[in-house]
Amino acid sequence: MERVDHLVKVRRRVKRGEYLYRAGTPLDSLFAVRSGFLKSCVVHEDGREQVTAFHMMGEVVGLDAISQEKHTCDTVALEDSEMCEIPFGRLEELTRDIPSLQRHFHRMMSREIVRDHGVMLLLGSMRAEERIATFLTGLSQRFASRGYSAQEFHLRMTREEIGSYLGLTLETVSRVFSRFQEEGYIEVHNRHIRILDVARLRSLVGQQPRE
Amino acid sequence: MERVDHLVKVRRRVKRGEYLYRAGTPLDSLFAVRSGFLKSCVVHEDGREQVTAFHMMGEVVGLDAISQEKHTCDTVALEDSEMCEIPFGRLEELTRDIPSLQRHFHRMMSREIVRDHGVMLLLGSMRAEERIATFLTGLSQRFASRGYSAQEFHLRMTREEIGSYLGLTLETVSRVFSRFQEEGYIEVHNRHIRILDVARLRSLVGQQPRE
DNA sequence: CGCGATTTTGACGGCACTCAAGCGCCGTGG
DNA sequence: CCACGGCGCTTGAGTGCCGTCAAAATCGCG
Repeated sequence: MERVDHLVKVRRRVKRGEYLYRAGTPLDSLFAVRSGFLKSCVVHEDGREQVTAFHMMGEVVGLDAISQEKHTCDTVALEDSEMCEIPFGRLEELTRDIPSLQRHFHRMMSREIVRDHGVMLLLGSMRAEERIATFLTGLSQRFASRGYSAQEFHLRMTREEIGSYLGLTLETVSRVFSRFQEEGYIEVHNRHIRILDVARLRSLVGQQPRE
Repeated sequence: MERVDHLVKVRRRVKRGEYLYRAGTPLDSLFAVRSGFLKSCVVHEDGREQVTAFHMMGEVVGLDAISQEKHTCDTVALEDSEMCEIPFGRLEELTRDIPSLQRHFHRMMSREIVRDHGVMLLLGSMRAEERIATFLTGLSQRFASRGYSAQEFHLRMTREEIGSYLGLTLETVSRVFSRFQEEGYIEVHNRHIRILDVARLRSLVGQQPRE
């Protein structure tokens, strides 16, 4: 454990709007989010961007870079954030000596795959309202499991970034937010969200399958 | 290497239509495709299915199961297939002793993540024609890199399965195939595909961004 | 306080979904 | 060998969800 502590002792601060790393740069380290909020997005050659994930405290970013030893997406801070740098070479060595760390690392990569499959399901088969209901309840849970309120939170990302993540336009995101508010599911004040009726929000998911 | 050979010596045959494993069953082994063709799909609680991947020779399936030590998707043979069974516990042990194997294993998981991000980009930002052009050129490359023809191949999956993978209905898949045929990009006879103009097929991707 | 960025809202249109009918291929059994 | 049935595929007509374009409103930052 002492060795693990030593491994992650280097901190790195990233201000809002700054890149933690860019696609194409070589992989030196993974990063664990210590505080703050970030997004990752893949960029297609024609310039299209797709947000693949939002990251918060406790999550590790950069796993996609292992395959080619270079990053395949941009990761940007959406608010001032603090990261633990984890030199990847050293991590691989350590996992050889510490089976529990190895386990943990493998599970982390696998969890990322499972998460991505969930997003694929969302993008491939849900309507706009379902996507957004899923997004909001998911965020709510993630905040809750970190000790923050599940009912009330602040969105760190723009409507456009939400739209990109969910495969929708920013206008559609905005409209669905308004509709949810009219229905009394949530209260929206700019980026401040209050969830009034989680149960009905959850029940939206799976209501109107698209195919 | 001898120990690795020993690790994967058990073979398992799966006939067309049979499950290699089902979501919820405990993870015992990963499987490498030795021959044949399979699909994996996640199932939402409301019954919706989403094909997350098609697998062919040389690819390893089951990586999603590591996170919870149980499978999170169904994997089904689309034609009679032969698998190498890789007991996961033994694999983890071996990777501790053989750094090159460890490397290889980590890259494999990471590659899966990168692949999934590509699918998310496809599902989140491409129109139907682009998705299908991407799908066809991707399949073509995968066949080519295995020594088969890049121009001519047999689809092992139904239009519905293609549609599920691409977030489209089977009718849309069928219509786009017909349109591509009219345009002279491809020739379609049921599941037999011949690619006539890869260049123009590729150039379709990125033409009409959706957002 | 003023400007740009972000968000909301409206009007409109099109792409892809839905529903439906018909066809073709293939395996099965007489 | 052929008739039959079922599944998969194609094609058409119509519709609706969501994208596009546009403008106004609001926020937040300097």
